[in-house]
Amino acid sequence: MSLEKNLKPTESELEILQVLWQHGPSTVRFVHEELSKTKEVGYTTTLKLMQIMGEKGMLAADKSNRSHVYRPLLEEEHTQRQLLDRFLDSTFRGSAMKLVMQALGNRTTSQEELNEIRNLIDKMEGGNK
Amino acid sequence: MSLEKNLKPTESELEILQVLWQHGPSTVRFVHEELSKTKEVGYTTTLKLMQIMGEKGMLAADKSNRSHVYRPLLEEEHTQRQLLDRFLDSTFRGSAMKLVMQALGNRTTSQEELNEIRNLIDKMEGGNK
DNA sequence: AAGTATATACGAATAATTTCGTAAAATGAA
DNA sequence: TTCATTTTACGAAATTATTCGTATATACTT
Repeated sequence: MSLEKNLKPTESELEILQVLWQHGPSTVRFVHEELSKTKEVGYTTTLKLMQIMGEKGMLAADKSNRSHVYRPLLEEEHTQRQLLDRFLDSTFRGSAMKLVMQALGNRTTSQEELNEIRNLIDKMEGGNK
Repeated sequence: MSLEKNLKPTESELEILQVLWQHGPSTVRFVHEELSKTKEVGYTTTLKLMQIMGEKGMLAADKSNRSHVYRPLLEEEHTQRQLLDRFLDSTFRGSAMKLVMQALGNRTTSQEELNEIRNLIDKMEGGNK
C-alpha cells in the first residue's frame, strides 16, 4: 500500500527529477533553463514531460498561480535505491561487490570519502558478527 | 579510433550480452532458452535482436554451421564501466560515494567481500598520499 | 483597450525499442 | 523422396519515449 508506486522514471524524467530534488519545487521555466544548460531542448517539450509526470503520479503541481510549481512525489533516496537495484541486476548480475569495486577503482575519491566508506564497512562488520 | 565504439546496449541487448558473457559464444536457441528462464519472449524476437546487435557491431556470428554461433564483441568490464559512468551521472549526479554507500547499505555483504573492499580502499589511500 | 510576452493545453509527428508473423532454406527422420 | 522440425531472413506491427507545433488563456505594459 505504498504511496510511492514502482514507477521507473525514464532517462528524461530522471533529469527533471534531479533538478527538483536539487533545487526544490520549481516552475517549468526554471527546470527548462536548468536542462538547457546541458542539452538542447524546447520549452514545450519540458512542459509536456512534466505534465506527463504529473499524470503518472511522479510530480504534483501547485496551480494556484499562473506559473505552476511542481514538486517531486518520489523521494530521492528511495528512487535511487530502486534504480540501483535494477542496475545492479542488469549490469552486474547482482554483484554489489563488483559494482563497488568498479565505482571506486580508477576514480579519484577523497580521503574523507574513503574514511566514510571505511566507517560504514566497520559498522556492517559489527552488525554481522 | 577504438574498435569498441560507444555503443550503449539497450535493456534487452544487455540481457543477451549477459548470457554471452556468462556462458561464452552461443546459439540463438541457447540464449533464448536462458532468457526464457526469467521472462516470456518469442524465439524470433531473440533472433531478431541478436541480428540487430550483429549489425550494430555488438556481436559477431560464426555462420559456418546452420545454427549460427554468436559471440560478444563488447568486453564485459569495459561495457559495465561505461554504463556505470552514465548511471552514476544520471542517478547520483556523479557522486560515487553516495552510490557506494547505497550499494553497501541495507544489503548483506559477506565478510570476505567487505575485506576486499577494505583492501582496495587501503591501496587507494596509499596511492593518494 | 490593444499589443506583447509568457503560460498551459492538446494533439500529433518522430524516433527508438521490442515484438512477432510468415516465408524460405537447411536438416533430419520415416 | 516426402514430411516434420528447426533455422535464418525479412518486413512490419505494436509499444514506449521524445519532441514540438499550434491554439488558447493569462498577465503585463503602454
